[in-house]
Amino acid sequence: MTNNNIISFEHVKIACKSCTLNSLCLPMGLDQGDVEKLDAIVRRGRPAHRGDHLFREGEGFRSLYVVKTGSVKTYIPSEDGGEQVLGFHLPGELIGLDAIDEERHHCSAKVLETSAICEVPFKRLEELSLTLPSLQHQMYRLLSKEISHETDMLALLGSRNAEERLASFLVSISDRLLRRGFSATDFYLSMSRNEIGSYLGLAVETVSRLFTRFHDEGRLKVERKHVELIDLDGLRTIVENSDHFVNKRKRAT
Amino acid sequence: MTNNNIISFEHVKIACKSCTLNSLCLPMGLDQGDVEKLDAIVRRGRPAHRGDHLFREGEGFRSLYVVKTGSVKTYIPSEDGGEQVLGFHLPGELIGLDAIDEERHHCSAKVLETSAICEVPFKRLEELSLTLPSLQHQMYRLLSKEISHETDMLALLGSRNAEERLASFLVSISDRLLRRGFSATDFYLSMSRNEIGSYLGLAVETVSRLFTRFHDEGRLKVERKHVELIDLDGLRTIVENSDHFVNKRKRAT
DNA sequence: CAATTTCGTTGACACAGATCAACATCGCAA
DNA sequence: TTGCGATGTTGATCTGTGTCAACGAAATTG
Repeated sequence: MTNNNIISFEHVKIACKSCTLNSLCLPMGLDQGDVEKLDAIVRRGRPAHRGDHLFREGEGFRSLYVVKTGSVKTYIPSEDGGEQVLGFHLPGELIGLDAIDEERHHCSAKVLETSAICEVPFKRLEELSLTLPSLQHQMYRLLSKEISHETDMLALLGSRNAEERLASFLVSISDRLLRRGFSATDFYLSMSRNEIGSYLGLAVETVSRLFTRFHDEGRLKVERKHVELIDLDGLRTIVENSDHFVNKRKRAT
Repeated sequence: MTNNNIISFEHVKIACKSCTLNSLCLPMGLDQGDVEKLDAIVRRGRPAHRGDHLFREGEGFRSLYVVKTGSVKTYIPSEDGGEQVLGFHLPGELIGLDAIDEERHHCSAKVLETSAICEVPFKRLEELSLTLPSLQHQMYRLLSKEISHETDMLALLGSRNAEERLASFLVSISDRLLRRGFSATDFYLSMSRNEIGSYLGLAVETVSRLFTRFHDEGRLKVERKHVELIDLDGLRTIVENSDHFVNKRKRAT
């Protein structure tokens, strides 16, 4: 307890076993002793800052990363500086799973705000998961969950209009923040309108107009990054009632 | 060798170790003895027919499925008979990976043409993968590959126009058929225009018009399900040269 | 085999959302 | 403090693709 910086820095380096995220993250389902074995291979670095990269497209794959605090985006850059945003990652979420197959990163990961990140060397995680059945199981679950989540996004991009996309985005952020112990209705978005638009397959202007529309309809209050959801149920209704998939049939086949 | 039906039926029941797909499928990287252990848990059923379901949305998860011959689509049904197609699955591809996490299927899987399907009970596969490091590794790789593939689809749906989407679809089918030893330029599509449209986030009419346009431009010959790619390189160019991601920046940040 | 349904194609038209443009505001640097 | 690029908002306009409609051909049914 020499000074505040050191105290807060130590706080960031908290071990898995006392991390509040351990029910969302890799340690889920592991008993005390096993968590310690996992702890032994996890690297906890200095806080990362806005704009830092965890990895870039094309780099060799060595580690998975877990957001402990803050947020990260993954995206595919194009030569001319454009980019396609693939996802936003909140505390407890694993990043880099798509690189296991070819041992090469297919996208870049950039920190959106000051964040604490855990690095998990994959080779060692893989070895450990051979000896810890519940860790292997959790790995399968986390990989599967990622597939599920992307599947949901495919359905979103394949068959929903702009309003439904933004509503779905807000509800998703809200749900994920709530699970992590934050407010479900009052939060700061760490990503720009541009990034939201890219993620949702919409132009920036459309995103901006929709925020304004939702505001005018009394569904939320928004002032730049700060969002306060007033009618979360209404937003959920927009998401759920949108059953107008493109290809309807007279009868099920 | 009593009659032809029995011969061909036995042919379908070929073991993993002599299956031509084993370099794409679960056995990849396993040595002879390990493949036999895997063989012991794989179930090979009667041929499945067009319209058969491997599983339906909401059902409990027990097994993964692998296409041995033929093709399968996965999709999310909606009450009114509409559907969002999530993917088309060719020989060697695993189906059902999204269900591991919650032990429940989030989508339905329907056979598109007479197909041979291997069923792999997941519990037993998981147990086996604890004792066979290369099988565990292959599982991680296959799950990761699925994530990569869906990531590519997200980028496609998020930032490409109709022409690029159909070109990308045709190139993808072509590549995958080639890897499996089929012609890369001459094939039958087992899915309808409707299903292609749903998969690509386009209306049926748009898909139809694009086939006609590609035909008129001399890129391919098409007659209903039968497609002959004449200018595969041209189609690849359409896919690769489309760097007009929605959100461009003056400089990278 | 005719009857019926499904599927694919084509044309006319409409509209959601992209694009272009102008401007306000923010945040950072000097 | 001023300047300036990045970001966000709003309005006007354009356009790619969806929607609606009609029709022929193929597949399915009885």
